Amino acid sequence: MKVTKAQAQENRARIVETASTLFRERGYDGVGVAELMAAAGFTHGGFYKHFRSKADLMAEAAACGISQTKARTGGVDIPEFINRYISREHRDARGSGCTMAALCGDAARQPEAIKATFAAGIESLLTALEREGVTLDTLDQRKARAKMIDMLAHSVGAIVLSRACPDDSPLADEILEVCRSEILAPLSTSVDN
Amino acid sequence: MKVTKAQAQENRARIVETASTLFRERGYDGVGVAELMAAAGFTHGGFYKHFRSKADLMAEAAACGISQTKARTGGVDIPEFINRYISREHRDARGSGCTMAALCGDAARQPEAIKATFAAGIESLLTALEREGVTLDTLDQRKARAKMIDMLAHSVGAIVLSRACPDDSPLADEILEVCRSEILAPLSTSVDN
DNA sequence: TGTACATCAGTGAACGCGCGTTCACTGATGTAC
DNA sequence: TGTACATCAGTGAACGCGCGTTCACTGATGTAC
Repeated sequence: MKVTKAQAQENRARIVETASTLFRERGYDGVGVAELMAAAGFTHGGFYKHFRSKADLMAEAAACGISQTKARTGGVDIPEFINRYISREHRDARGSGCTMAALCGDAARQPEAIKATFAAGIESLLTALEREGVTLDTLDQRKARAKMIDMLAHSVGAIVLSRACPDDSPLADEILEVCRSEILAPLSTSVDN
Repeated sequence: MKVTKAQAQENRARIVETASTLFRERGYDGVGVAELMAAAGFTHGGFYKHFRSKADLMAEAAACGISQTKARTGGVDIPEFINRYISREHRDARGSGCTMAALCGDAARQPEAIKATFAAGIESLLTALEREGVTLDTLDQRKARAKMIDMLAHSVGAIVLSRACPDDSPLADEILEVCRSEILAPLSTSVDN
């Protein structure tokens, strides 16, 4: 059952996207190659016609996921970004949410190639955020970058810590609410600084 | 080869501590029961004389790890806490570092019992931090709690994001430096607020 | 205090299972003539 | 344009391996008399 070259490319892309979602939901170790291929609509044997190993796919899926987050960030101002990012909706939607928040713990234990993909993804997301950051507060480029790195770490921390709490725990919500308002507070009064 | 009751208790504690370290280093899925028992100086068969399952141990190891972090926080003021927490030393010493930073990504996918342990650990760490937070800034109890939740999420985010970057990556260091100084800056000028 | 017996922490072989990966095979697609 | 052949995406059985867990066994400890 050979398939059109274009079809094969499409199938490959579907595998990467499916993997990106499943990895975010259950972690790199939580999804097997067979399950992943089945979710994409294939049998497991064909996997190695597209990827040299599961680790290779992990790197591609990470790049795919982070670029999704970046795409969704385009043209969104900082307060809006925070409101969307630090929300219960985002916390509860791991599969469609931010790859960094979902997988940075896993990434830390993966080969350097995957960590490099993460670093590149963070850099590219920062570029998008800096653009907004500069206009926000009449900051120069360097300060804007620092603020955006800080804000990203802060936001990731809020989601990650909230997710480690039981689903219905008051603390899980409290973490989100507190962090959201602490980050937003200085922004709305930024004219004073 | 039965063993004294006291000895058995001691052995059990050693298994929990060993597990706590190994899980932080390699994640819950990254360490098997057999390897873990070997690291503690035993064969794997005896594991189930102490724990009902690996998941049970995971919960105990998390509690043990977080209480270690809490113990180390006692009597440390906030700037000192930040300086120690958001450091390359901490980032590179996963096994002896903060359990929340090392495992909250994993915890998010674990059964509620383990998440409950995390939530309880976070609460108890917050209690310790609030005590410092109140004195820091003439804050009332409620504001101190909010500040400490925010600071903890912020700090965890910094470590977690930094660890997702390649070991020698400039970005990994930049994240730590930026977050450290952004968190410390308002503290040193807090008399003005 | 001394003896006989029950307990149970620790051992190491064995269990079924799912994992990542390999492989011979299929058959439609792509290519050479 | 039509025909013959090579390619290779996708299939599904099979591989070795390490996992969490179970189990019969050991022998020092703890207990009952």
